Amino acid sequence: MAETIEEKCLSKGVKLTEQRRIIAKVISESKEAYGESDHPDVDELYNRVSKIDPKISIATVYRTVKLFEEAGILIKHDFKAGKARYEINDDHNHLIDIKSGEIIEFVDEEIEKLQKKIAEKYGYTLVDHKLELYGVKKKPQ
Amino acid sequence: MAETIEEKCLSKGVKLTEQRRIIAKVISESKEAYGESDHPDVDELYNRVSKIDPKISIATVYRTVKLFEEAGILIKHDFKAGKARYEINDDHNHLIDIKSGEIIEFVDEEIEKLQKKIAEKYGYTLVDHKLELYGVKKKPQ
DNA sequence: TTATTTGCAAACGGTTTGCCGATTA
DNA sequence: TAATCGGCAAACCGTTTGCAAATAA
Repeated sequence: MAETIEEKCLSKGVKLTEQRRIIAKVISESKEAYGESDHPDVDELYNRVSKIDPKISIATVYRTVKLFEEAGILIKHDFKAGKARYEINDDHNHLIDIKSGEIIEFVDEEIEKLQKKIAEKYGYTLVDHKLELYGVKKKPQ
Repeated sequence: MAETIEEKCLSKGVKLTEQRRIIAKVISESKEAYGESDHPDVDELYNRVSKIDPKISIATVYRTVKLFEEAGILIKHDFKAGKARYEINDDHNHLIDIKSGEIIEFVDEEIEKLQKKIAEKYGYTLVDHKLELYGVKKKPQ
């Protein structure tokens, strides 16, 4: 990872508090600690944060996560509406197993280029994109 | 349009009622009646439905729209979380103007193929996909 | 010090649901 | 007729917010 969330906060002028540091830490560590396809929702984030400091309220988690999003540090996903998930903004796509819910991250140069081309075609400059593929695992043959 | 929503209901075994017919009609007509980028949310659907039959409740709109979605007739979008939007399931993508909120629909063979290929690469069969491009209009030069 | 942040609990808003009378196939 | 559906109002649940105390710069 290029820069920690804390460093990004500094460069974006986001004030750091003890709570925000803890929340940032939990988000940064979420993948390593919980496996490859770990995309915790706010409630789960709150659970993990609570183990470090049980006095942090869920309102603070919501506020912090929204703050980080507005600073461009995190991106918000609504894979299935009703529960938002946040992760570090590093611009990959998702392949979601509709049976198990497993989430695979991928990047693809070619698709990236194609998207830019399509936006151009309609007279737009691409500023963001969201690509989610939904699939079922093929039987090994 | 190949098949009306009513026809799709018949072929999928979805029972038709007066209310469902009205809701289907409103959805089918949403584009022609309200301009190219008309993606009404449930509340707006309810408003339009009410003009035809004011006794239909919003609960029925929610139930119907979910029913149609489960039958594969409609797809649900959460362009911005908090308010779902439904439209006829005809497998296009969206280019969203982040300034004006305008929504442009497009299909692209190449990107379609590429998506399938990526799913395959990870051992999956693609069953669905969601692609949203966010852009700003380029100045005419 | 002074603006900002946090915790709490209450409010909010979109969506779902239990009940029961009405309607469909 | 038997099964399903619709209207109403209450419940639900993720998220936001007002307030007063606590904290960062």
